This record gives sequence, structure tokens and C-alpha cells, in this order.
Amino acid sequence: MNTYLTQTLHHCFSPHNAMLLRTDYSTQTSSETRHLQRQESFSQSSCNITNPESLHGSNLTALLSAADIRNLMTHDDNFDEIKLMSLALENGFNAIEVSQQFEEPVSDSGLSLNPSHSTVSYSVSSEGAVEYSNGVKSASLLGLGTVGGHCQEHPNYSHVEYPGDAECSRETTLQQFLHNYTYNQLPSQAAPVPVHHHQMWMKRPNEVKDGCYNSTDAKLSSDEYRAKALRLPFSVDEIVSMPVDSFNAMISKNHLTDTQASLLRDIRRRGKNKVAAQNCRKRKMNAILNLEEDVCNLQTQKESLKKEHSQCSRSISQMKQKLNNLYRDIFSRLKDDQGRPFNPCQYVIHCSSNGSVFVIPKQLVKSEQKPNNEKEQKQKDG
DNA sequence: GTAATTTGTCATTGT
DNA sequence: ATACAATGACAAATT
Repeated sequence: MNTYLTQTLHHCFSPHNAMLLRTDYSTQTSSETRHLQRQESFSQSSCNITNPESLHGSNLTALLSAADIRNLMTHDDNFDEIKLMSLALENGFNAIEVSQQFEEPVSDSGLSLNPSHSTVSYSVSSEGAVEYSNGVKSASLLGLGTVGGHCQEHPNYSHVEYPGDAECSRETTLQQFLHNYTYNQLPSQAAPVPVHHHQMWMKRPNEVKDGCYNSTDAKLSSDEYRAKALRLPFSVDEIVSMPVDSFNAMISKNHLTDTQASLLRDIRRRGKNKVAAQNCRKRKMNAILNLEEDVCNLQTQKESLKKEHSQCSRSISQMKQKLNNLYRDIFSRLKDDQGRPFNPCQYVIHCSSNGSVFVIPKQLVKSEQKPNNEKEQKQKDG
């Protein structure tokens, strides 16, 4: 019996179902136009306020054994949504007003406002407790917030019904229940969260698996989930990409609390930074690739210069060889006044700067060259 | 189980 | 003053 109920709850609140019904704005076009249109219809939209017909929380807790409750609760121990809920339910947060303002226009959701449509409701008490009701079977899950089964009376519920977005609301709401151990406590009463704020916000979608995580592989980022939980009228993509004027107008038109506006700005900032980081990494990779290409090109250039150098060296040595042969040939043909050949050990051919060619004794060349060599050496030392 | 890589986020700086 | 882009550093997720 208890197992059956647990399975039924899981089935009813299947994140996959919720995902299927999720409005996917990112696939649409002309997003800026939609921003404006949605802002208009958004501020004019309303939602049905119905009388709560849900069962009292103790009814459900009576049906569920402690083991079932533990089973439900051990699906995730994530604390992010505790923060989110306390954020959403903090002083000054008017759930009805925000829900009304944030309700999506029918045309965008693609779902009918027809009252006969399956609806899901949840009630928000002044103390932050939320009650779930699907219109047919309704169950307050208040008792789930406290493992001991303690249940508080909440006489002043604000009961809000969200037609059309039933699955998502159901899922969001249940997940909040399932994972918010302290949701019916005041923020100050909540157990201290042993995670640094920084780490908390850095939790990944996988960690936030109580977030809209469906049975397939599709999943929402933590910001998408936050936006969804606060019933923001725009997708994260739109919040990020809309012009700053539209963004500011959205905040001011909808009379958001400071915390909500701050959350929206955070979502926008994080989204923009995410894109910036991606671009930055792309640029970095491109820069690295370009540098590697440069290195490759320079290595190729170096190799070709090496080849050229050795080619030049070879041709120089060939020319030297030819010059040497020519010198010897000419020298062997030269005769002195008596018709005798010059001794190559004693004489050399000397070319002067004015183009004249002489055969002179080697000592003479050496004595002429010495002073110049000394001068050059002195210049180098100096 | 570990190392390397990828990704999201924050903090900071510059535009 | 404000919004935003760029980027280093960090932590968590993924491979």
C-alpha cells in the first residue's frame, strides 16, 4: 500500500512529464519582440484563485510510513532549494502577486486556460509551508518537512492555482517538499547549511538533481530551475539575452522584491558570464592553435633557411675552389724578367684597389696587412 | 580509483 | 555610474 502510494507519487510528479510540458522559449525566434509582448501580457495576466480543497497534511503522513518518508526524502539531500524556498518565501514575498505577475500567457505556454483542464494547486502559508493539490487527489505534504511527523496548523493559506503548467508545478512543488527538510521552519530556524554560499551556488545540475531532471537525459541548469521555481516569465536564455532596457523594465513593471530582482540579475550575470567564459575559452584555444600554427610555420621556415644556408655554403666552397684553381693556373703561367716561373711559396698575385694586378713577394703583403690587422683588433677590443 | 579535461561560477579589471 | 566583456582562479562534473 505504502509502496504503491510512493510509486504513484513518483509517477504523478515525473520530471519527464514536466519537461515535456515545459515551455521552451529558446527555440523561438524574434525573442526581443516576444520580450515586449510578454511583458505586456504578463502584467495584465491573472491566475485563478481557488479555494483549497486539499487534504490536511496529517492525512498524508498518516498514510505514509516513516520508511516511505525516508525513502522519498533520501532521493536527494540538496540544500539549494532550501535556500530557494526560503528566498521565495521570505518576508515581503507575495506568492499570489508574484504568481499572478509571473503567470505565462496562454499563447506562449501552448496550454489552455480551460478550467476543465487538469490543474494543480499549491498553497503557501504565511510561514512558508506549501500545500500541494492536484484537484482530484490532494495532499498536504506539510508533514514531510519534519521527519518526526510533526504537523503544524496553517490557517491562513494563500491558495494559488496554476492552470496549464500543472506538471511543472507539481514537480517543482514536490521536489521542494522532498528536499526541503526545513521548509516549514522560519529561515532563522533552519538547520545551518554546511556548505559555503559560493559552493552552494556552484552546485551543478546533476547535484541539483531534485531540479527539473527527467527520465531522459534532458535537464535544467540550476539557474533554469531557479527561474522556474520563482515562476519567472522568461527563460534563462531570454533573461540573459534580452536588452538591458527590457530587462530593467521587466523588473520594475513586475514589482519584484529586492531579493527576486537580485536573483534575476544574478541569473542574467551568470548567463552572460557563462557565454563570456565559453567565448574566452574559444579565443584562448584559437590563440593557442594560431601560436601552434606559427610555431609550425616558423619551423618550416627555419628548415628552408637551413637548406638555403647549406646550399650557399656549398656554392661558396665551389666558388672558392674554382677561384683557387684559377689562381694556380694564372700563377703557373706568370714568368719573371728572365722567363722563369714564380715560386708560389715566395710570391703572390696582388690586386690593388685601383684594379692593377701585381706579383709581389709574400713578406710585402704580410707587412702591408699587419698594420691593418692590428687596427682592426684594437677596434674590436676597444 | 586516479588523472586529465571540461564546464560553470566568482572576483577582478578594463572598456 | 552602470552594464558588460574578458580573463584568471577555483571547484565540481565528466571523461
